[in-house]
Order: sequence, then C-alpha cells, then structure tokens
Amino acid sequence: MTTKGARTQTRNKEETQRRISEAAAAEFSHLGYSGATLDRISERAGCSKALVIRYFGTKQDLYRTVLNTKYAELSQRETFHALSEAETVSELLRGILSDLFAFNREHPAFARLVSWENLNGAEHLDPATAKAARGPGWARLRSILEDAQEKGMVRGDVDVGRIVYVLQALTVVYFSNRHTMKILTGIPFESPETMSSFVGFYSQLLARGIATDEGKCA
Amino acid sequence: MTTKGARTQTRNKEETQRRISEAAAAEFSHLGYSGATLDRISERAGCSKALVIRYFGTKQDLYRTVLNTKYAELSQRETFHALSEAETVSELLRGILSDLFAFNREHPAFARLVSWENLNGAEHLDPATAKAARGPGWARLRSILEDAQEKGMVRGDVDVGRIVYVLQALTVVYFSNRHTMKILTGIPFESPETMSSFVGFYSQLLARGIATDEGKCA
DNA sequence: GTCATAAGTAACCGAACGGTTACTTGTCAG
DNA sequence: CTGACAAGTAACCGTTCGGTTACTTATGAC
Repeated sequence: MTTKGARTQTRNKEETQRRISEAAAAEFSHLGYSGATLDRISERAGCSKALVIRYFGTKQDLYRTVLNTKYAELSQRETFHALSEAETVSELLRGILSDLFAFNREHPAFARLVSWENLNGAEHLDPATAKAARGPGWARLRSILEDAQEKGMVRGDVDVGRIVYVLQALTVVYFSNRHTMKILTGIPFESPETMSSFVGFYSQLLARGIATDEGKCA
Repeated sequence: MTTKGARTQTRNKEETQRRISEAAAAEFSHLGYSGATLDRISERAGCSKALVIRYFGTKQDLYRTVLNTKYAELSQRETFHALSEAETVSELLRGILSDLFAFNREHPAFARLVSWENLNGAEHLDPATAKAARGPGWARLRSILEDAQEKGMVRGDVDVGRIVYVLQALTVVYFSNRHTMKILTGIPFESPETMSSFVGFYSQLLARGIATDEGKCA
C-alpha cells in the first residue's frame, strides 16, 4: 500500500512542511526577519532545524515563501469576490473598507508582515502576488467611479488610485500603528465598537468627500 | 584653563556622545532594534563599542534615547507652532497635513522608527514625549471644530480624534508603506508633485467630508 | 613638570546565530 | 523478511552578537 492519500502515523512530509510553514509565519510576523531564528521556528514546528532548511532552503527563502503565501490568502477569500456585485459608490466604499478591516482582524499576522516588509524595501515581495491581492472589488470600483464621474455625481479629480490609497491607509494604520496612535489620539482600538464605527464613519466621509455639490445636495 | 566652551582637539565627551547618538539613530532607523548592532554603531560613530555602552548603557537604553529624542524633535519645530493662528477648518486641515508631510520628508528616519516601535508594541516610547509631539495645532483644531459644529457647519459625529487619525494615517502610510503601496496602487511616491497634490486633494476631501449640507451648499 | 582623572580602547567572554555533516530510523515495494 | 530510500535528527562549525575587564593615554589644575 502506498502513502498516497493516507495519514502516516509518525512520518509525514506534507504535514511537517505545513507545520513548519505555520510556525515560520508566526515567528516572522512576531519578530521580523532579523528577529526570527531558525532554532525557534523548528522548535515551534516540533522538528529539527536541519529539516526546516532542507524543506525551505535558507532563512531568506523561508521568509519569501511565508510572505507571498500570506498575500495569496488575501486574494482568495470569498467575501472579497462578492464585492464585484456592488451597485453604488458609497455601497462599494463601505464594502471594501469593511472587508479590509475584517481580513486584518482575522489575520493579525498580515499587517505585521507588511510593515516588516516595507521596512526592508519590499524586496522580498513578488509584485504579481501583491497585485493579485487587490481583488475584483477594485476593478468594480474603477468602473462605478468613472460612471459616476460621467454623470457629474463625483468630482473629476478623483481617481481609483487615490481612493484605494486612503482606504488602505485607514486600514493599515488601524492595525499596524495602533500602539503609537492610541498614545497620540486616545482612541481605544482594542474595543470592538471602535472598528465598526470607524468603517461607517470613514466610508460616509469619503463618499461625501468625493461627491460633487450636485451629487450631494440635489 | 578649563575645557568649558572650548573645542578640545582629540578628546571631547559631548561631541563624541553626539556622534554616537547620530550614528545610533541612523542604525536603528535603518535596521530596527534587533537588526542594529553596537559594533556597527560604534564604527559609524568612530569610537569603540565599549564607549557606546559606557555613555548610553545597554543597547535597549540607547534605543530608548534615540526614539524619544526623535519624537521630541517633532514637537519643537517652528512651523508646527504657527498653526495655532489658523482661522478656518479647511485652512487648518491643510496646514496640519502639509506640515506632517513636510516633517516626514525632512526626517525620513522618523516614520521608520515609528514603524519599528509599533511592531514591538511601542513599549519603549515615553507617552508624555509622544503626546507632546501633537503640537498646538491640535488644540486649535479642537476649538475650531467644536465652534463650527455649534454653528451647524460641521457634522455632529465628527471629533478631533478621528480627524487626527485620518491625517496621521494618510501621512504615515505615505512614508512607511510606500513600497507595498506603490506595487498596489501604482502611485509614484518618489515624485515631488505627488506629495503636494496629495496634500491638496485629501485636505479638500476631508473638509467636504466633514461638512454639513448647509455648511457646503449654502 | 607631574600627577590624578577622565576619555578612550583592545581583547576577551559566553551565548546564540545560520548553516552543514554524518548519522539514525520509520516505511513500503518486492 | 529485507533492503533501499526517504524522513528526520544530534552534534558540530565558523561567525557575530551584547556586554565586561583590564589596560592605555590625553588633558588640565597645581
């Protein structure tokens, strides 16, 4: 009998690789590239350090794998794809912002990895993988936005890049700069209500901010 | 004759301490706490490692000194204090945002240190020092904002913390997440025009977003 | 001059790092 | 049963880390 499809008792390559990958993600997210150690990763994974290197190459190789895997997770979630059905600008803004917040809440490691990565110039991030993480909601946003501009409801100086930027900024800072930001503003980021009220407040603010006088007062 | 006020030829405590402090700021900003090494810092400063430890204590002590010194620099700049004379909401928003961007452009090390610090829980940042970095522009913002709300020009759900948050978010992400954000949005952050157009666009967007219909259309 | 003192350094320590090598052992086709 | 191969490990290597110790040397008051 072959091993194929069966769960071997003590020795299992795929399962071990999965455990290593998981342990590495936790370690890199927590301590960054230079702070993480292969000794701790192998300890977390419950195997020897030599095995980690055998399966994933050098520390840098392992880091690259972890980072791009996390980005790929973002692009595969279902709620993201549901956004392609949105009808109005404000509805879509709220949907995207809400989804960005939800993803970051469910994957606390993600924002941390992005921060670490920016601090060393994003040289380990595969551009194609990162672009895929935008999801179909953004293509939808572009078409709806341009449509609203033609009808004179949205101001002409608004473009998709700037909207995406502010949505990302609001989200990223919430999760990766909460410590200094709490000292600065006093906002209780750990409170669940803060997050939902943030989404509502800022999506409305953005919708009003990009609208023409006609689009808003008429 | 005493050393007081004179520039000694080869041995000079204050000057050496200044060089060490400068070298440490560059090193910590570039590589973070765990990535930085005392050997490199002493090499940059042109002195021995033992002297670094003698003057600043442990690596952690040195890091704390560097971090809080940078924050103190923010609170001492002149343009920040000029904001206390602003008259209108939109004028003040533009002033604060413009100044935040200017400071970060002039002090690239600052945003990096803030990112590193958030990644290890902001445990080395002195809260009093951080709060002082808000400057008088924010107290002015509160009073002008509340005044405008009483007159019915600004919506009631707007508060200073949320405005400060979005201003900081727009700025912080511009400087500390530019690498991943460029891949994501295609925005050319390195271009000088991008920054000034950002300040104009978002301060206008915010001003319109927080205004009541009356405050905007009337 | 000279001498106490402070500025500054070379050499070293144990620990921890990333990575390699030589080895053991579970598993399965025949 | 058995042997070959893959899964997995213990022990080690050279290097670098933060930090200490014992030492040199420039400086200024007397």
